[in-house]
Amino acid sequence: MFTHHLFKPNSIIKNYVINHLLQHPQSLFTPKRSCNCYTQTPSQEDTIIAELILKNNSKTQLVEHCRRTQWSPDLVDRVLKRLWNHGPKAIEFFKFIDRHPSYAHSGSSFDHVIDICGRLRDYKTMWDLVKEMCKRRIGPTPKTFAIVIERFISAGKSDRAVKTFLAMHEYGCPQDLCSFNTLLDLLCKSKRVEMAYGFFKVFRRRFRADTVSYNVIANGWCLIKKTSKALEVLEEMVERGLEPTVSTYNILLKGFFQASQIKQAWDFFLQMKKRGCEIDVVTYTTVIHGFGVAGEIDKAKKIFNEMIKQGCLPTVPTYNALIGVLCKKDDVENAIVVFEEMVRKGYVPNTTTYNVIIRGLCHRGEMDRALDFMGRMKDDECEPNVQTYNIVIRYFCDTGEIEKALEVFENMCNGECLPNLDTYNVLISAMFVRKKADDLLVAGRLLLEMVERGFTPREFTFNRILNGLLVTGNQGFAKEILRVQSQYGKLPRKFKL
DNA sequence: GTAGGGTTAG
Repeated sequence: MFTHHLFKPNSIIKNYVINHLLQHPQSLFTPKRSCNCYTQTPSQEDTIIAELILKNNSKTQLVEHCRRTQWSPDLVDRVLKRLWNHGPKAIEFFKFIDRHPSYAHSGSSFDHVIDICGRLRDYKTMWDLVKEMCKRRIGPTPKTFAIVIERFISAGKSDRAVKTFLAMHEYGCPQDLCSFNTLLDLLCKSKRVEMAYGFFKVFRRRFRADTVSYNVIANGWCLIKKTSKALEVLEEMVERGLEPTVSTYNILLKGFFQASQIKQAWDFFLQMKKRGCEIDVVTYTTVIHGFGVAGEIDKAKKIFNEMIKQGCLPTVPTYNALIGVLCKKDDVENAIVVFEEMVRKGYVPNTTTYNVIIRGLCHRGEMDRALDFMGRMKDDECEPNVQTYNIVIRYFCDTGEIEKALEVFENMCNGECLPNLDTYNVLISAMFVRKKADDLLVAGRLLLEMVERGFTPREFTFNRILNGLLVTGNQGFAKEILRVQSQYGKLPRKFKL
């Protein structure tokens, strides 16, 4: 059956937690209204600057404004965040401020821009910035390397990621257990588990692999649904004298659910309880979500009630799990009941909570109510994010209400949220369904806009739009797109406007 | 940003 020595009753920890909860029920779990007073007060200077940067026509105004601005690392970081989905402009802004006579960039701003360069696959600029950090003696830090490595991995260049890790010390940043674990985690999260495990086996002695290292690898195997491999790794961990933690158990538990091994998941959960392992709010949330996804709503609800009875208060993610599965496998109306209940209890729904509800409503075709919830988000100081907009835009497109999708897109651009690659892909595809010449013009404009913002449209998208424009007699515009495409082909990652 | 629990369509 289950690996027996994985289960060592951890009664000391368990008793400590229970006692703590009984003595200070408020301290750990009482949801608090978030206080925005200190994050918001230094005016919305970042918004103003980001707007000036995005409006091409007011260059002199921008320069003038920047000269008068009292720059701080925090302000620069916030502006960079606002320009997240407008990579080229963000880099330009960073370089512009770098010439400021009395302001010097912080390591954190460097990290942001390095991340953006990595996303744009402009590796030359990325490494130049890393070297510049060396020169200025503000880095690079382990965090900088985590960023670089993650960008290589997500671009499918795992080998370069590993090489980067091995070269860290040449930049004055020695590898340690933390950075080792980070690399393993990044490889695992991108499903390169075999590679991570191979690397782990070679270096585990040198870096003195710890519980975290083993958990990371086990989680990797779970992500690709190989729970038996995960169990093997954990056996090995125990043999080496490392104690499993509550995270270890939670990783396996989630792994069983993800691999649709519902029976094993349930048995494992029972064993955890029986053997006195620590059961925390993450454990309960995992079980609620797991059963819900498997369509066992009643069981999910039962566990939710059980955790409360056990004195383990749900957190916002717990509610998100329950609300999410109610939307998907039960009824949005029931999900909304739970939503209202959580609000009544004083929890503050976060963006995910709203997105889950909004998706549920869209799925049922209740677009008006979905938009109501979006309005409610704003009232709740919980601004809709790209995903929120993408959900609504996608559903408007799917139901053929292209005008409304475009209207939402406009609102998004006028607000403080920039579209991402998904937004453009969804909208551009929608421009082909009505077979209208005007729609193709919009598609063309969207294409140019996304290129300008540093996103990479697929060859297919280019060709589709070109064909469309030629068929509808827009030779002129087609030529313009063709010009962009050819420049784009020659200068893949650094297309300049 | 050293591990585990909420959003991705069919």
